[in-house]
Amino acid sequence: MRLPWIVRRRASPPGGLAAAGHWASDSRKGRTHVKTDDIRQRYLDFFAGRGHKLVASDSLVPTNDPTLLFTGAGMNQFKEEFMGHVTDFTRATTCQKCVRTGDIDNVGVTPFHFTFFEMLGNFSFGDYFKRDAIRWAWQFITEEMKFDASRLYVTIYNDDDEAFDVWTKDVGLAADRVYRCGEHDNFWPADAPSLGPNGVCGPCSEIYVDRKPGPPVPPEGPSSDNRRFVEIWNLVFTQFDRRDGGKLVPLPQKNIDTGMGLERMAAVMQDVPTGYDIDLMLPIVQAAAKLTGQTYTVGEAGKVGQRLRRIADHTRCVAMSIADGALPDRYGRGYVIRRLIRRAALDGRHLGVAKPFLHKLVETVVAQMAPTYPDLRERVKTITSILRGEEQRFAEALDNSKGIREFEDELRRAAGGDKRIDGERIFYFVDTHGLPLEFIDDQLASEDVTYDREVFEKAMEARREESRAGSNISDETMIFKGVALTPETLTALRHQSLASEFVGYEATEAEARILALIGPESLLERAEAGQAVTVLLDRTPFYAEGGGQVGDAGELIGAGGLRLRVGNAFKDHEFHLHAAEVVAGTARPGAGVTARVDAARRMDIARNHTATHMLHWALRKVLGEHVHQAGSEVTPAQLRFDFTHTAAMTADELAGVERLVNERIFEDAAVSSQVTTIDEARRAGAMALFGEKYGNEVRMVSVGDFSRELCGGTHLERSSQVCFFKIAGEGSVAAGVRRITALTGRGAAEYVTREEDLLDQLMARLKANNAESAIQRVEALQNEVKTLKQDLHKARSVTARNGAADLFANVQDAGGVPLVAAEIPGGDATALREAVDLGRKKLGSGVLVFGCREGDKVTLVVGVTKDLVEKGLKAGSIIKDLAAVVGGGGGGRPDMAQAGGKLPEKLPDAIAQAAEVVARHAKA
RNA sequence: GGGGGCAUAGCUCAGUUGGGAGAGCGUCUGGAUGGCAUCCAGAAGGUCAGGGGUUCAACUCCCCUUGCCUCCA
Repeated sequence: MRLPWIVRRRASPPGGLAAAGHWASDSRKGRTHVKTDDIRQRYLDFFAGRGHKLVASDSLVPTNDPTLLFTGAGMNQFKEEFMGHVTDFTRATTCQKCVRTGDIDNVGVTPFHFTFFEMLGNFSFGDYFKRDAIRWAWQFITEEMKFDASRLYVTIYNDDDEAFDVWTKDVGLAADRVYRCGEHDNFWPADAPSLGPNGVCGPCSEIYVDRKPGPPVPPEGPSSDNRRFVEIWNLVFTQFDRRDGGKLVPLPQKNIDTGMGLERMAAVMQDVPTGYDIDLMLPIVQAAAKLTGQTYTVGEAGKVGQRLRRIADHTRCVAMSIADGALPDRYGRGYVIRRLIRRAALDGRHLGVAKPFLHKLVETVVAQMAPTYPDLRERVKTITSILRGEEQRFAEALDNSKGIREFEDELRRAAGGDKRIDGERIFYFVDTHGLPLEFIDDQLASEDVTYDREVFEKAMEARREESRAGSNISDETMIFKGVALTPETLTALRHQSLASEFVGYEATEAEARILALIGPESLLERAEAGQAVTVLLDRTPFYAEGGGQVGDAGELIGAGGLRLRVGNAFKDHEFHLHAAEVVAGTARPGAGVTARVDAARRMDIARNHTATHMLHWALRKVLGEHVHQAGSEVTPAQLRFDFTHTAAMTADELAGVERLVNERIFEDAAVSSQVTTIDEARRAGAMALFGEKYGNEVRMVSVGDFSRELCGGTHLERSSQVCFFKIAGEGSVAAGVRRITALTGRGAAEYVTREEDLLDQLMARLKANNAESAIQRVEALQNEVKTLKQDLHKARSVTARNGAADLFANVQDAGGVPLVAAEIPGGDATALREAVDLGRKKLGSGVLVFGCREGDKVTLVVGVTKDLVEKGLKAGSIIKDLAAVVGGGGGGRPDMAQAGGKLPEKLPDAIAQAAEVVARHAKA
């Protein structure tokens, strides 16, 4: 989905900030000192004063939308409202943290590209429309901000006369300041009428600031010169539903979605050349300059300025993202974070800093951002240590990895030769070893070596194509989660304004009524035995999958023998649904049922969930306060807990955690839940998942007086009900994240029994009475095996040498070549080789053929002295013929070959034939 | 989610059409030597990540698992 406030994709001019001269020296006078923080506050106040609900910024990590890597627009958190689902407000205003990496190459180069930025927005869901949206935007800029109206221009969509009228009549803007633009620039999503996609869309109107007033405005309008004009506000009027063929059908509910870029507005208000020179950003850029030994002057146009701005932007983005729970990783959003860190680190290298330094910027970033996002302060340590670790790893990759060594070899080769490296080879370094292309280019340039860029790009594109194709494969495991609601069924359900009440905290059984039966395509009037169906109830004790806890299973029993088996409960949009199968009878909407959760299963889940909270507490106690939850899965069978920690846990730490949890279980602490406000929960010291989005009311689950977490899951009543806690595994899931899997109750008991059984079997085989003596037995056995091996080896060498020594007296003549051929009883491959070595010395010149039997196998070794090898006699050829006799094959080097066979009784024959075979090969 | 790669001595790593498991550093022993990675000689140290397969023979080839690195979506 294209989002509003699309940053223009126009190529930036070389040198980027050509306008810097305007600000560089003289014209700072008349600059208004409005702080960025004030702009933010006054914006929110302005719209709150006009009936907008003030909503906090959503997390950068989208909680409810797995299709999005990061939150990239203020609208994202209002998808439900946007789709027409009624909530308790129809107007909202936010300052949204956003991350966008689509135009990452422009960051630092152009004045206003950021990977992280803040977007101020006001929204209307079926409430006010164009007139108020436009008037308020204008009022805010000209009256609230007191910005010079003569420097403002606006654009509208071609035939949006309604907007034109508002601008000219209501606002009173001169008609020649309103420019009509095409669907590419002034429609959302861009080009939607002609190219699609189908769905909600609408025209938009943008407000531009003329940063260098004077010359006439180009006839195409302000959007044609993005150096002179800055787009500061985009007003999107979603009023159509696009259908096939580009037909635009008016929507019954029209929405307003606006976005004002905070950094842009601040730059305009503070009259500075770039978004990096505003009061909020400049300290970060300057800190970056200081750490890299550079100086930064406002608007700095050169390469150094670009790098410093990029370092500042990327570091800020990374810090904010980590604070919201995204961690550097090899996949998904973690990969985006990693890439940002590496790009910034590379910039640092170019400025002469090879050591990790980005983490030293964190404090400055936090100092700037914490007044608005106070949670940051608690995370400074975590962010710093994660960032430092990641920088460290990158530095190692560039300084001493296998990839870099291979690359340097290749570079040396090319530098001393044809000055070229294969494009595929370059791709290999990037793809497999992660060497940054920019880094490679630099290295090559310094040695004057080139490569075929087209070949490289082709390989890269092919890989991209593969990835895209691979990632769209549908997930079969979704089936049992129930039928996802189609737009049609969703609309139908909403039309009836159906809702269900969750009563599962208090009970596992409830009398309920079937509100709707949902099939794959539409709502159903009935469902027969054997049919899978998704059920909506008016009230339900079934916990819906969420917060890492799996959904409940159970059954629905109705009159007339009606029985449905519920496999899972889940949420889709605002609906609490049950994935079920009719076992007997016929289900119909309106039918009364007894909804019964599988209580034993629910209990197992509760054990694991309560234990998860206790584990979290214990980990922080043992490892430190930097431990934060990074993911969790609670099923009846086990619990899985991911948390931030940089090193593998030691056996002692694991044992300590396990002991702490069990001690609390034995204490029989009370578990309670309490509905409260988020502020009160915080005051009580509750652990909240960072970035998790909560409404005003939150549920706080306490275990004794030690663990408090915001949690919607189902829990035990007393800690002792966990019965027993056992860690079953510890490992890593990503850099800086560890995962513990653990068991409780019967699972833990079964685990221990199983382990004990294994130990018993081990002890039985070792004839040991207890584990300690088993260990001693193993050690003794290992020593014994080692000694025996050595003795055997010695004995065999002696046998071989003695046996062979006798035989060296018996040198045959094989077509003029001296030959010793014999079986060495009790020998093995190593002994035979040693005999060959000995024979070579004794004979000086000749061929040696030795064989031995080991069980039902035969081993043959043939040695040829150097002088005969030079005459063309090959041990490998000789042994092939001999191996055939004993039913095997073999080969080896010209001077030494080895073969095996499966016919021990034929060994004497092979030895007997040796003379003939050698003679034949000697002739040839 | 789709690819590429790595795993060999305590550490860093080599091992090239499948056929004797190696080097440097470290450790230990013996000897020489006083000036800050001293020299010489010798030794110990390995389930070549784990499991399965192909083969007379697998560190080497194939498959699976685990851990780590990496590119892309």
